Amino acid sequence: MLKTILIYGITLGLILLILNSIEYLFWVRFHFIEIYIGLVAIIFLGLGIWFGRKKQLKIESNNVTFAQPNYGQLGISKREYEVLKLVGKGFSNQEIADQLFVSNNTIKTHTSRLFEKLEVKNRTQAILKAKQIGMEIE
Amino acid sequence: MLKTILIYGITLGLILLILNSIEYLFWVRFHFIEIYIGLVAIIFLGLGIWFGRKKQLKIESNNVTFAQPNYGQLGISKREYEVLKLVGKGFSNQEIADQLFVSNNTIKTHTSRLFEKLEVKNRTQAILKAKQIGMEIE
DNA sequence: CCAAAAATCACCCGAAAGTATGAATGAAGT
DNA sequence: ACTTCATTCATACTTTCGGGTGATTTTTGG
Repeated sequence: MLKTILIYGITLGLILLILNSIEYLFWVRFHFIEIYIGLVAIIFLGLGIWFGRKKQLKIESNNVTFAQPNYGQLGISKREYEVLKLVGKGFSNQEIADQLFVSNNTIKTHTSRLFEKLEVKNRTQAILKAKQIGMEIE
Repeated sequence: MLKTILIYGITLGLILLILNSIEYLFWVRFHFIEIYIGLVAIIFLGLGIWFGRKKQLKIESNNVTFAQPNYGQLGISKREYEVLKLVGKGFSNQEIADQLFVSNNTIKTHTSRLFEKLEVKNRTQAILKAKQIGMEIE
């Protein structure tokens, strides 16, 4: 980390050095301008790091919080509930299909409807949501 | 680190390019310093945000002491444990990659190693196994 | 400093998951 | 009889997941 900061500082110095030598600032008479620009760069760099970290923390603390719907009003059928319990045990769609003696496509239909009713996007979220709202899936 | 320096170099080139292209606008000469400082500020602010967010988790994970009982015995690293916790929250690989500021492929590598060490086949089983052995993944 | 471990990323490939749409069947209820 | 709904299945399609391999970079520990 220290090495990274050093490289950062060296890079900053190189920028000023190159700018100076290439004479993009040839008409700048006063030397304090460069120092001023360097300070601006450092300050905004620090601001960026601070801002980036703060934003990162927001993302981290943004846990998956589902709304609290009524378990009975979700309209999950018996068959869908069976499938959900097997999904919650870590079985694949094909394994569930074999256990329930139906086709793979049927299980996919059930899981799709489950995801709709549970308002989730995939099976892992479905498990979490089901447990969260108090369903006994295992 | 080499890539970081390269990015700095590219950024520097872009600065010069932009400055060069706008220098021929005569009106710029009167406010050149202000614009130049503004560009430096914006670019370094962006660099800081990018840098801060990328290094955020590394810094934290170096200071955090993990007290979980079973995760060390299985040879699960800190980063893998981080990924596991996010997997346990139902995030997809891409979502995890975005939050940890790494690529999708990196997350896939982590999850693959996790599945090996947990002796499971997929992410759903990984969550169940992790909870079963007493890991605090959420 | 050097070796080992950890972390990162890429590419390919096949399997699995998920979406969208449509449809046939049968049970249940009014 | 008619409607509704659950269950079943299909086809086609896109996305995601996971395995395998190899590589570089970074960190860590002696």
